[in-house]
Amino acid sequence: MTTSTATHLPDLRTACSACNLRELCLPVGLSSPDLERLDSLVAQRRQLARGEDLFRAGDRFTSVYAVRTGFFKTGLTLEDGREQVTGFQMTGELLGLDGISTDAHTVTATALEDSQVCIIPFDQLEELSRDFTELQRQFHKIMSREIVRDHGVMLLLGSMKAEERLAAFLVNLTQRLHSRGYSSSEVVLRMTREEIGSYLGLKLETVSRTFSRFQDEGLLDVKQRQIRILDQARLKDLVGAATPC
Amino acid sequence: MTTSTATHLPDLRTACSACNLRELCLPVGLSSPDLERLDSLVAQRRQLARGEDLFRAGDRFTSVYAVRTGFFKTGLTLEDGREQVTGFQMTGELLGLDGISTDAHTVTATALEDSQVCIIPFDQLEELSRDFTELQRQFHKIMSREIVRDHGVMLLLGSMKAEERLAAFLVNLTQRLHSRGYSSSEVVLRMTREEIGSYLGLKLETVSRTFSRFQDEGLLDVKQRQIRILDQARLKDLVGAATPC
DNA sequence: TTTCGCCCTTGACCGGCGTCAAACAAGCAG
DNA sequence: CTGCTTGTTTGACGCCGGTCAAGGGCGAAA
Repeated sequence: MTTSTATHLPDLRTACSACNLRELCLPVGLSSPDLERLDSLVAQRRQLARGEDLFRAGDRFTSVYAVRTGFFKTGLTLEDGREQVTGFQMTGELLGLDGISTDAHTVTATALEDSQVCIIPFDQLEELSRDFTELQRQFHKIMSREIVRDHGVMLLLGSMKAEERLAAFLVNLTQRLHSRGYSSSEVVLRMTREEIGSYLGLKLETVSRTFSRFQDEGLLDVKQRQIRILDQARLKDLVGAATPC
Repeated sequence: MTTSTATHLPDLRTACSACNLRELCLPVGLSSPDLERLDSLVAQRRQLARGEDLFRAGDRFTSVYAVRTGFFKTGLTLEDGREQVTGFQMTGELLGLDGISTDAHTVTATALEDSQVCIIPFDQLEELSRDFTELQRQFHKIMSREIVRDHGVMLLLGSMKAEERLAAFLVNLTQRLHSRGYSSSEVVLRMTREEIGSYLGLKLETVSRTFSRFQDEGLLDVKQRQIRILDQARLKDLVGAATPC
């Protein structure tokens, strides 16, 4: 969630083998000789300013993207103007997997802060994963993980109520931040109440009210987008009943 | 949606190359020499009685499954007993992709009628797809399609109201049946109102009431699980506004 | 055939969340 | 500093869909 300090030049790149995200990103589990083969794949970066789209629904699909720095949302706009946010992506997470199915992106990916992504040309990824078992396996796991994540969201939208949804959202967010070395009790939200609401199937007023209620109950300290979690245990309890067994 | 008439014996099998589902299933787009290589992969079948589980959440993942005949639901049960249905699968569709990510299934797949599946051992699928570009590409498309489908469900759950959800559900169901050669105006539902509700994020009473309202308005003819669509255009209009643009 | 159990329908009531509206906070341009 | 824009908070009110309850249909089993 830091602001990118990277350059625009594609040749001033850090190789996967030297990237500090390699434990979170596509290279997970690859041994170092293999890692160097990955380096040839990720030959380009792209810098995005806050608010800029990485790709839009309908764009031709050519590459998947790994978030190097920054924060993204994906979502789609309906004919009548409604927006549905399908996910928030942070450092080390992959964007664009939805495009494989029809060679066209089905969602729009927007940077919520100044960000940088690694561009991974998809046919090269497929080629490399053909004679590189570990990479193939890892890529399949990442796609599968996305499917499992989506099921989690379906669960959230289908059978949780407002408080549970927001609690689940916060717990998920802080867990992901924690595994990236950030505090798990302090978050600066990169998205608006409306975007949170769209993701959670709630209106922005409901999100705001629920934040306020959590604050009144001593669960959180909310100052605009500065969230401090005061009672992690009770927050997790709120989600608890809605956990798969 | 026909009842299976197949045998229990695994060696009385139809090869992919001779299967009438090859235009819907994993073999899509494969040329005939390639198709024969697939035959070696799909060496086993499994017959399931109505109500039987193909796999359960927590089971070790070894294979994906192609529905040959019958109809399935996938879903998970929460600690407090609530159930969330994540999808309904029919002929030619793949089951089990969620298991790749952690080598364990995360949902339970249950046959809603007597069914038969082709068992596709996953490491063999990965191996074959390594020196078989078309299969690799096709498999990736199938996984990606599942992600896109899930986004559609998120859209449905996140920003549609009861009538729109049920209409979207019916339109989707009949489209898939139509592409399999069945009537697109006549459906026999294989699932209960409760299962539909769980999938759509509604209570069974709401599903029932909405069916009745559609009937009153002349959209449908509903006799228990026998659904006849009387006004396809108006049904699609109900979903219309909630279509991505 | 009768009975049992499951599923579906329908009604009455109510509560959580959406809607509408107003005021406030924060960031930014001029 | 001033005024604008965008995002957030809070209140009042209403409705959609959840909850509780009763009754009916249909298939399976005896």
